[in-house]
Amino acid sequence: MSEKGLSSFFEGFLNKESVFLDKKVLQGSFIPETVEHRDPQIDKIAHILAPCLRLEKPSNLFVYGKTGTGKTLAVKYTSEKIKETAEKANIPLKIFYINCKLKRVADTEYRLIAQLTREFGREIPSTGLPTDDVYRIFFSTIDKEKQLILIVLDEIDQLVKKTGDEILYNLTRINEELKQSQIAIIGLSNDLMFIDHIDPRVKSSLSEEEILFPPYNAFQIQDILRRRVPLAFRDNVIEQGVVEKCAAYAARDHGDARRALELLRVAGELAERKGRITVALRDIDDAEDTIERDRVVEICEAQPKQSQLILYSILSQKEVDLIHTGEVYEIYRNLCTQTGMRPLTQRRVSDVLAELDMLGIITVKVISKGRYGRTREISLSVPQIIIPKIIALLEQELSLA
DNA sequence: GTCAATTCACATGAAAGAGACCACGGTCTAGTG
DNA sequence: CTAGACCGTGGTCTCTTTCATGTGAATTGACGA
Repeated sequence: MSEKGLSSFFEGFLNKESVFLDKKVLQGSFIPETVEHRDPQIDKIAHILAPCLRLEKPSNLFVYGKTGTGKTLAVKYTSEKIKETAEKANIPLKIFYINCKLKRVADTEYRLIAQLTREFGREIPSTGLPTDDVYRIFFSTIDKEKQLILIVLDEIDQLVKKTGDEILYNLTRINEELKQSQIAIIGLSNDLMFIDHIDPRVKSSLSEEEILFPPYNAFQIQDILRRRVPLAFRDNVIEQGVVEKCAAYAARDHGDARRALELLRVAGELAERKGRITVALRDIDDAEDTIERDRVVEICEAQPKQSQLILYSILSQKEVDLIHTGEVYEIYRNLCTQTGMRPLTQRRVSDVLAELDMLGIITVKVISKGRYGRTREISLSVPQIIIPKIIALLEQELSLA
């Protein structure tokens, strides 16, 4: 595009009416005025948290439900309201929301406590201090004045999976060390089985109260979308049936409202990019492809070189759709000698394969072939159409021929 | 034919090392009065 | 005398290796019918 062409493109872009009114409404972090179809849960959360307002420690709360079932939203919504009330009445109530999955922020015990302490305005170095010291600083910081602290730990299952459940034990016992302040914990988990796998002592104190968020059904998702469409899009932008289709797609896999909103947003972006002023049914299908492709590409790019090479080893065997650990390792070793990389041990490759499975790039099944041993049966779990793209990407990243 | 033992090819767990990053406290050094 | 440079020690964290143990069904081989 020539310089003139480019500037006229930008001008055209500026003058063209966007299909969006406010894209933020469709993003996960948006907290709407009202929360749909979650009244019983919000009610229960409110009842459990209400003692905060009298500076009494509320019960610890454990909230679980699949992704996109509104856990985070409901907890944030309720805690916002309670915070407003507390501020009006001048009650020293502090609420912190921490996502334990965030890499390099709160995914270890040290970082979690450090992050909490930072929320109170004390700078904590990202490394270098013993964990005990960080705890000590944390205690002295919060125990300076009388206050009630509510800590919301989102994706707490990820944290425990990574670092073990000691941290929860420590957290639930914090109150014994504190003289003035009190802490209550709200744990959110996507994993329904999570609570059954932790230490019983921790379990009893963490989940004094439990709330389950069931998946939304297609009609509920439709409602949620309809509520947000007028805020997010201009009038008459959304064609007939688009909302229904979005809802149906999202309900198909475990009623994920976040996914429905993302679909709608990406569909809007695609329509806009094609220069249309309405969002049509087929934009939803395109959006689904785009989201999946972007997700996979993003993950592949973010992988360390070794994982990329292992993934490439799997992809390069395109004629067979099932491949086993030993074969992958063979191919991988050969590729290593070709490229001059030092090969990882089979033990490590085994773990990398499990990680790639977790990321949803490949599907892995541990099977026993009787006399012929036990192995992982590996197949791809990304759509065929995007495989060439990934291969090209990996070849470029790894500078393979 | 039946049934327990064997065997394979890894899976899975635990521990520990390497290397990067960082804080802290003590010591040294150069500049200042 | 003091501020700043420098160094050693000890901490976290990620990625990885090493060593050890676990596992599930096809196969094998002994046994009895």
